[in-house]
Amino acid sequence: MTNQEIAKVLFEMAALYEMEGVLFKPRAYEKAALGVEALDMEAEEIYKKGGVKSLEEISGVGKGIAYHIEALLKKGSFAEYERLKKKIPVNISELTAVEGVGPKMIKTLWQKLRVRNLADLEKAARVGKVKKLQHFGEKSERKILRGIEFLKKSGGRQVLGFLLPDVRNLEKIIRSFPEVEQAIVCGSIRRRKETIGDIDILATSIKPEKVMERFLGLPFIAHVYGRGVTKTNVKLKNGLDADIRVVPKKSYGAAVNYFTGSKDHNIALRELAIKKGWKLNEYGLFRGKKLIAGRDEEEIYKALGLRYIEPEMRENTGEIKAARANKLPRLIGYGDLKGDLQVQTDWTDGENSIEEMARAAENYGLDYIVITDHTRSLAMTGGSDEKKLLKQMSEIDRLNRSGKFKNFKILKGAEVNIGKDGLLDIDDKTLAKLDVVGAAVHSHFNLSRQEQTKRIIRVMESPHVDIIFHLTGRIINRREPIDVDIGEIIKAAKRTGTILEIDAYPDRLDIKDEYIRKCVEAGVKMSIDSDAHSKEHFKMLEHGIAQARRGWASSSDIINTRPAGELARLLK
DNA sequence: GCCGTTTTCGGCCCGACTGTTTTCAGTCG
Repeated sequence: MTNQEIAKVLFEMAALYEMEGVLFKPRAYEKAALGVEALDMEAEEIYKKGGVKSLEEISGVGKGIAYHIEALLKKGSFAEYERLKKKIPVNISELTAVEGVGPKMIKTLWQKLRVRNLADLEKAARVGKVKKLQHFGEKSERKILRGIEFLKKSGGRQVLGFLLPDVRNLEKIIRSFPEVEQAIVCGSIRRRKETIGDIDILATSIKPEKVMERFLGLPFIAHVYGRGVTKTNVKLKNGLDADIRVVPKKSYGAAVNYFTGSKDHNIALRELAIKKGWKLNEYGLFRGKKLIAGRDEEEIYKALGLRYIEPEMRENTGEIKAARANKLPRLIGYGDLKGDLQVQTDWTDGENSIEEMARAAENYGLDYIVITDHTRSLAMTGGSDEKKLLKQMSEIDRLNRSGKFKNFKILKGAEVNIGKDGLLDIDDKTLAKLDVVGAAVHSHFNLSRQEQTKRIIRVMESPHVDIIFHLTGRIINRREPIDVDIGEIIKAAKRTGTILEIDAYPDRLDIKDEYIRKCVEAGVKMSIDSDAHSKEHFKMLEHGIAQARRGWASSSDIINTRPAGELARLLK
């Protein structure tokens, strides 16, 4: 059982206890689920090495849940889970995915209408059964239908950042097959799209049938759609489809190129080949029957008269023209960040102390972080008021002076909440004392475009606000972005010298690639921040860098590629 | 069910918002 699967059961337990009206356990299970999700290592591995005791080291996991995880690993279930599941046998994760639908609603829907899954819910809402239930009404029913519509639009695609550890593991396993020479995951995963619909795996081997045999023998395959000597198509137990394709070594580059896509990019490349009287397919670039290029991608691009194009840019949105004119940007590299400008701690809704976060960031390879806990109007997080912020500032001073950090600096900041009208909930005098002020929207998501734009521009005009954090507030597959006039926002950012953040958390990735490209063109600077709420989260920065690369950003566009000492010059 | 430089027992963030309600439950963060 993978960490994802364990976390899913624990989340379900939380919901089931919530339905039962049990106090406190729901939070405990949720915390444990988050702890498992954030692990660097598979829980199975931890258990194999150190037994139940070692599972208790996982954040949020104590004796009780450790034993449940053991049972999950050994038998795939545990008694209490079975007992609760029997009472309310519904697809919880599917139903809670609908915005506005929670455990209590699910229970009522099951008891009164026998709703088991999304399809049942949609049917009941469509025929007006939901609005007749007590405590439900016209508006709730419409909201449910809207939520379902939105879910469908996301098309069952899953957030890449959350799946990447599993995908890399699969890639590693295939590389370890003795008959496999090279193996790589291509498709939208290699292009680092926000969400993915399937996994495309490419391998080279002189014994493709042996590779297929081993692949089909893997334990996480749920269903085989079709199998052949060089191509096999399966459904994995995590719900994703996976394709594996085996080609000879001399075609590796061409095949990688073909399977990486995007489709539009490939078509444009093939058209270039045709113009030269050649042919491009997954086996290579051909003049007549003669293979001109194919072993690696670089030689194919070169033969076509192009500079090498990074996978993140292959969407046929101008990259081929730029490659021909030698005008491709030099993209920010995956190791280019020196700092992280949005980090939460246990002063509000983070899991770890300032010192723990700093140490984790240092170990990750950063030179500095900015502590940006929430402010008071986000009461649910225990948001800071002026007094608490001042106290936190002196704690940061103390840590910096303590000698515990040699070449690492902790900076003072806040994630200040933006009110409905664009006012902030911390006074200017206090904001002026912070090194970095970020501001973010956490409420009033449904204002008109005009109101939202005005509200945010007002914030950018503050001489204290350096960065707008996760501008649109969207959560992939769960919440729509707020409606803003991005052109106006970028103009205002340029005029006021405000930084726009690229939030790296996998289901935020906010702002999106399209906006990043507009910022690059307008000369508006950005930052890439983890939005870390635990010391495990700095690794999420990778996803923000991928996002920036898809937006054609260079190191010079991203302020936290600069050392801490230069920040002051780049901020207001 | 977890956790502990205020506790090994007794706490366990809490406010805004929405939609249903005549005073509140559910959801979200």
